[in-house]
Amino acid sequence: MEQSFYDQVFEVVRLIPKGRVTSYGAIAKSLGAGGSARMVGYAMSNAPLAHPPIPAHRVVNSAGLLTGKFHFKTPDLMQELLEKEGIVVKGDKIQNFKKYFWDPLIEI
DNA sequence: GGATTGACGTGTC
DNA sequence: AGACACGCCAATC
Repeated sequence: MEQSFYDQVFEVVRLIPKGRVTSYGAIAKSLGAGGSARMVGYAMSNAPLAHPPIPAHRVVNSAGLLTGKFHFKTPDLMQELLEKEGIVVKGDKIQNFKKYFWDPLIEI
């Protein structure tokens, strides 16, 4: 089976603890992809196609902005899920992003 | 197999 | 502070 970056990305995203978030770049780095942060986001396009559900709402860009919220079923869903996990989101942006940040490089 | 595409990142104007 | 530009790199057309 060709485990493309997509599968690797999915795997990492699924490892994100509840109430935590991470950035595309961090995931890419943990995969050894380095600057291919775009690939991570690109992979997430296939997230809804993945068999196990992927908590894509826990993945945001380096600024803590919910850039991919429009790719969800509904744009508000992402923020709702995050707030439900205790994360404060204001203006499509995560507050105390640094505090909620989960680094796969460290945790894995 | 070249061109296009992206849920990004960092830097510059 | 906000807008714009370029770079990265793999998958898809």
